[in-house]
Amino acid sequence: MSGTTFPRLSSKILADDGDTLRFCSTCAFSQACLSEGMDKGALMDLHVLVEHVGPLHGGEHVFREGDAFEAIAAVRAGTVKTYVIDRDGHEQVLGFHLPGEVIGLDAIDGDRYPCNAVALDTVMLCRFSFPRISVLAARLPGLQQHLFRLMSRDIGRASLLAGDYSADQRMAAFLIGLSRRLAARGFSPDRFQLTMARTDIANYLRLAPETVSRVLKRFQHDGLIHVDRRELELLGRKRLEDMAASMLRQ
Amino acid sequence: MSGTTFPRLSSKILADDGDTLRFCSTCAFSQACLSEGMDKGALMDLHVLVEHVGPLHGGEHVFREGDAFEAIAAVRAGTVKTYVIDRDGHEQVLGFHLPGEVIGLDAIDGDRYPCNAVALDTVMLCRFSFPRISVLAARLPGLQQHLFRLMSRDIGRASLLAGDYSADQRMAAFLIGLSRRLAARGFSPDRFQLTMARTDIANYLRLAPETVSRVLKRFQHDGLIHVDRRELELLGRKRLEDMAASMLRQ
DNA sequence: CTGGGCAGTTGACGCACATCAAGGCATGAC
DNA sequence: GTCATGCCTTGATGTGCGTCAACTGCCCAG
Repeated sequence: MSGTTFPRLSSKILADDGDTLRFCSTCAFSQACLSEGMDKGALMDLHVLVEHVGPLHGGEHVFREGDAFEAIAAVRAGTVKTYVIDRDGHEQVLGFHLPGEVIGLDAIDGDRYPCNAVALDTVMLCRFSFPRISVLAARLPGLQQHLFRLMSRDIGRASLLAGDYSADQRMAAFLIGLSRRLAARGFSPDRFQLTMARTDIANYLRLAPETVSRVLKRFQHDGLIHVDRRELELLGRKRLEDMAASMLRQ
Repeated sequence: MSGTTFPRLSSKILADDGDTLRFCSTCAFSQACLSEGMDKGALMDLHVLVEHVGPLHGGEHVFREGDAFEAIAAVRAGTVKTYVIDRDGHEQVLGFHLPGEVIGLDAIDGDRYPCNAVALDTVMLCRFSFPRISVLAARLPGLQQHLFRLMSRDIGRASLLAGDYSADQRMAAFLIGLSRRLAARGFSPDRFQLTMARTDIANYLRLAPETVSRVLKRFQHDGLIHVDRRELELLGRKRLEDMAASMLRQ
């Protein structure tokens, strides 16, 4: 998955191929716009406000906490990690963002980014000026609705991690969640790379790195997965899903 | 605080008092609209789509998980608890919503409410048809922006609870958080009622009820608070804020 | 090849908090 | 009043996972 681009969709920029217009088809936004039957004028507007960024290499920041907020961004390729540093200097990982997912939505309230975003591998982005996309959203009901839905989804997602779940449940939910998100974007659901370090996973799941290590080892021993370094294969999807069920809600 | 209404603002419905129009002034929306210099026509539109609900009494539900989503709601008086029941039958409290706060934003993505909302005491609400408020938001940039901000804020808030904090930090953050939110709405920041049961607090903070009891007792012993039944007084705000600092971020 | 450095692993140990069990004290029915 | 009920508190005990410390193995420089 490292640095690969979106597998199923082409990524022409504002190309007219007969009946339908395509616009940066790897971005989540474009899909909403297309389904809305956007006219050429509107597409030109969207073209003006988008900015393709990258490639960013592992360790490079997309934005940092405190930076002035003026754009949200859709990940086109690679993985972006968002995190904060608390006043004791401890890092807290907020999330991992895969191709097709949007970062920066938590910055709209307040004029600065509330967290850091860093590339874990080679990352490509689409940046959308937020003031401009707001104006456009007022003209395009489908786009407005899409933005509302994106944000609504993130509200729910954040609560999931907050529950008091066991280390096993957390790890299972993490793996199944990754798998589903990758599958939704055309990657293999059963074999994928962990683009993040063990410490990042641990930090995200609020576990110690040692615990992550031990749980993965036990999962492998029980035939649920096969791990080698950062290569991961899901062998017992059903059992993992059962374990994760109460955390993933449904 | 039980069942009391918003203290500082009147709650006239669409009354013209000279220069400025008032519309359901206890709702968060109206404040955005007023500051936007909304014209009378727009106010009439907003009037049409709002519905005043209540009083609901403690234990009555505003909505239940799985109900068809068609409206968000602003709390006007009382406290609303949102929660889910996981597949093991365990309740998980997602939040407590005070006057001026909006519930239902997590339901926009998907056409059903993803959680339950129940009144903890006597509750008054303003319901806003979401399809209609979306249409209106397209005409009123200030309203659209306000909705974006409300949702953005909730995204950030949910991540706070997810950190791995001690029972003391959690409790301190809970008390300081409550105090600030009440203060922002004109209630006393140093003396207020805990409208929720200990088990609800425990559940929200992912602690056992016994732990909540013990922490509160110790806080009282250390002169940080005074608790009697559900009456609470903050005595050592500074020290509590220090304790909560890394959790409240800033 | 050799060595340094970092990510990951493994084991021994301790602690913060959950769990279990019992008891206190309001409130409301009658 | 008496009793029941639900909420809360208190104490005794257990345990999941964090912490500490040491080790392993991969990777890259030279």
